[in-house]
Formats: sequence, C-alpha cells, structure tokens
Amino acid sequence: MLTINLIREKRNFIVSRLKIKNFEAEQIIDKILSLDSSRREIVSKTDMLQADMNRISKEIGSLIKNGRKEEAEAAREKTYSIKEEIKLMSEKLGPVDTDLRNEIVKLPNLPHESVLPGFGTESNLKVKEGGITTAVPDTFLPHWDLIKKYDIIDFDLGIKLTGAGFPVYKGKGARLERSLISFFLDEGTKAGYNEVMPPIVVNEDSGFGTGQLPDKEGQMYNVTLDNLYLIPTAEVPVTNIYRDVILNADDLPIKNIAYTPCFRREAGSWGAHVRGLNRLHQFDKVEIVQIAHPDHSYKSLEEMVDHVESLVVKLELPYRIMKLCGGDMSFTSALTYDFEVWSAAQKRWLEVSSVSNFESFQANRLKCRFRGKGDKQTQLVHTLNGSALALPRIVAAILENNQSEAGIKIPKVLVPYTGFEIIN
RNA sequence: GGAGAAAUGGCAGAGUGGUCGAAUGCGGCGGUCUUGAAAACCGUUAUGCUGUAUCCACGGCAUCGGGGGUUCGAAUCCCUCUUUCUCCGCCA
Repeated sequence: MLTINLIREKRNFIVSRLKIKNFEAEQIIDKILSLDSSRREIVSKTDMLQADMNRISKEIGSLIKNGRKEEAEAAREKTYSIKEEIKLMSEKLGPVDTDLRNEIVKLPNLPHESVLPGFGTESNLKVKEGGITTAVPDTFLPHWDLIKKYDIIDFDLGIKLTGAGFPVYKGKGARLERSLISFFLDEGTKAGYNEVMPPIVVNEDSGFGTGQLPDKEGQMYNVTLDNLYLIPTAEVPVTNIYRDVILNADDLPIKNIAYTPCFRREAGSWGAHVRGLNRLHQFDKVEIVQIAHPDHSYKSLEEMVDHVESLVVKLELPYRIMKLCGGDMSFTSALTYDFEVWSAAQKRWLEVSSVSNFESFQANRLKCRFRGKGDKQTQLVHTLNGSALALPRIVAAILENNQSEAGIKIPKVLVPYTGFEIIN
C-alpha cells in the first residue's frame, strides 16, 4: 500500500513509474485525491465540532459543581444540535474512509528505478548463469517417472488421503525432503538469520497485513469454523510478527528464517506445465525475511540474492538469475530477482526462488515502523523476503539432473544429512 | 467445553462518571555534580489523524484489549467479541 502522503505529493511521478508495470494509475489517483480531500474536510469539521462539545461539557461540569443548575441546563440544550451534527459527519466519514482505502489498495508498488519495462518473462533480464551441467543418460526420465521408479514420492497415495497435489514422501524421498529443509535452515543460520517456527494457520488480521486478503482470498485454504487461513508462505506469519510494531533503528536489519509447509489452492492453474512436483497444493519451503532500514534495503536484497545463489551452487544445480521486468513483477514488489534451475529431463527452467524488496509497501499496511536514536518521528521500515529455497522443484531438478544407470546421486553437501549417497 | 476473576503508557501499578492522555515507581533519554563512572538531584518520556508552519515549532481530535451503546461528559456504567489467570472436565 502506497502512503497517502506520497500520492498527494507525487501524483505525476507515481503515474509515470507505474507505467513501467503497465499500470494506468491516473484515474485511480485522481479518485484517491478527491476522496482524500473530502475526507480531510469532514475530519476537520468533525474535530472542530468535537472540540466545541468537549469545551461545553467541561463547562457543564464546573457549573454543576458550583451549583448553577439553570446555566448548566442551558448549556446542555446547546449540545443537542452539535451532537446531531457530529453524528451526521461521522455517517459521512465512514463510506469515504472505506472508499479511499479500497482505491489506495488498487495501486501496485512503484518499481525500483532500475526496473525495465516489459510485459512478460521474455523481457526479464538474465543477470547471471552458472552451475555445472550434468550429462544425463539417453534414457533420462522426468521426475514424475523417477519418483515412481524408486518409490520415493507417491501422488496416488496423496489423492487417496487428501486429493491431487498433496504427495506422500516415502523412504529416501522423505529423508531427502527433511535433509533439504535442515540444510537450508543451517545455511541460513550460518548467514546470520534467526530461525523461527511460526504457526501455519493465521488469522484474518495477518492475512491483511501481508496483503493476501482481501484480494487473494481464493488462493488460501480457509478454516471457516474458526475463520483462520492456512499460510501460502512463511512470509505471512513471519512478517506479521512485526505488525503494529515500532522498532529501534539499531536493531535493523532483522533477519529471520523459517521452514513451513505452504498451502495454495492454485485455483484454475492446473495444466500441462504443472505436472508432478512443478505445482502442488502443499509443499515445503524455507523462507528468509528481512526488516531493513530504508537506506540499506538494497544492500539487504543483494545479500539475500547472494545467499540464495550460494545454496544452488552448493547443490550443484545449473541455475540462472533473472531480474524481472516491470510487467512480470508482483503487485507488491519494487524489485525482484528470480532464481531458476535447469531441468534436464523437462528441458526447461524451473523457478525455485523469488527474492524481492517491497520497500515500504508492505510496511505501510503492516504499520511496521522504526525510530532512530533521538528521533521524534517514526519511519516505515523496508521489508524483503525470498525463498531459500522452495523444495519441490529443487527436488525435481536434483532427481532429473543427477540420474544415472546406477541411480540418483545425492549432492555432496546433502550426504551428511541424508546418510546415503544414492537413491536406487 | 462449564464456572469465576481480570485486561490501563516500554514494564510494574493507581485510578468506579467531570479539570484524566492518565498518579506513583522502575526503565529510557537529556542535564547538573564528577578526572571519568556510580549515587544524588533537575528535566523529559505514547501513537495515529488533522490544521498553521513546513527547519526547529505550535494548536485541534481520537486512543486506557477490539467493536458497539448509555450520557452534556466514560479508563470508570451497559452489551458484545478476543485474550489471560484460577477451578472443574477432556487430552496429545
């Protein structure tokens, strides 16, 4: 959510920046500005009336104390009409407030000045490519066949228990999953992240805090009996830790890492490209979240990108880093880098991580602020997050790229975790 | 799940209808004293919205768990929700 101050002060700047995201903001902004000015008018009138009211009430108090009953009664008569006016004003204010908010939340975040225009993935900028390329045998299989061959992930069993997109990890498959989670958490901890284990169901307030509600309501599983939501990513609970919080500048940046299962309804996105592990309703992910000082948030972003890169390098996966163009970036992001790993058997790049700086867009909604030493005023923090990493496609890539006649070779760094070197 | 009690500023804790944004203590910040520190003493110490000024500043409104109500006036009374504690029940 953009701040109303920015919208008031930099109308044209916002309009031109949002063009990079292919978003026409003019109409919305003008509506916002007009709602804002009527809102302020109503608020200031109400405040003046309320001030009158407070003054008279105090007078009544002292008149009664001094036994001047008639004068008190006269003053009381005066309040009735003021009270009526206040009521009218507040009836006007309600709808204006909600309209204003509803319009503001329609505006996407401004892209960072370095973001290039574009409409889709083809306009994304490849900033780096690396990783060893493995020679796969001619008889290579896609991961959905490999998991059956070695009986390590069972989709049919998941269908029996729950439904499509809820696989059961078995034997070495389960162990590989657990090993990756531990590996990612350990690497994050080494890099200075504080491990947290949050709830995986959240309330409505948290859903609003990170922006999943009200827009993406249909993408989350809703526990209707208690009105709770299954988290689509650890970003939701971990970032909401800092909702309605004023931090000390000295404590920034705050670096948290969390493993959680993630739940996504993925309504309407089932199809050819989402076979096997490529898209699931429940999957495991380790997420890194930073709360940063606005002056240093891009340093944090680079640091997070480097961290994620170190993970794919250690896993010996062929990867590339894409800087997203305006049209491909999410609504909330100011700058996003995507990590993709090469799937040898599917012959395509799989997105495994998305690392973003949201600047103050999320913080404004969360009301997460900080104060410098000696500062009187508070300022919004910058929030950042990234997957480090999402498991299913990493598993798919490991399986596909490391297959051989003998079986699937486990990357060296994982062996201490798995306790085996090969899946056969 | 049942019965009862409670929720106040960073923390502890007073405040049962009027001058209460809120005593007091602790903590924090600034200062005096000191070679420096401690102690002592003095001062200061919430957030949001809004207006004038837009550098410092000054004023108005709102906020005592959330929401609603009664009243000229609510931290204080009523309703409701949430949370915590105690007892009972159930149970990893």
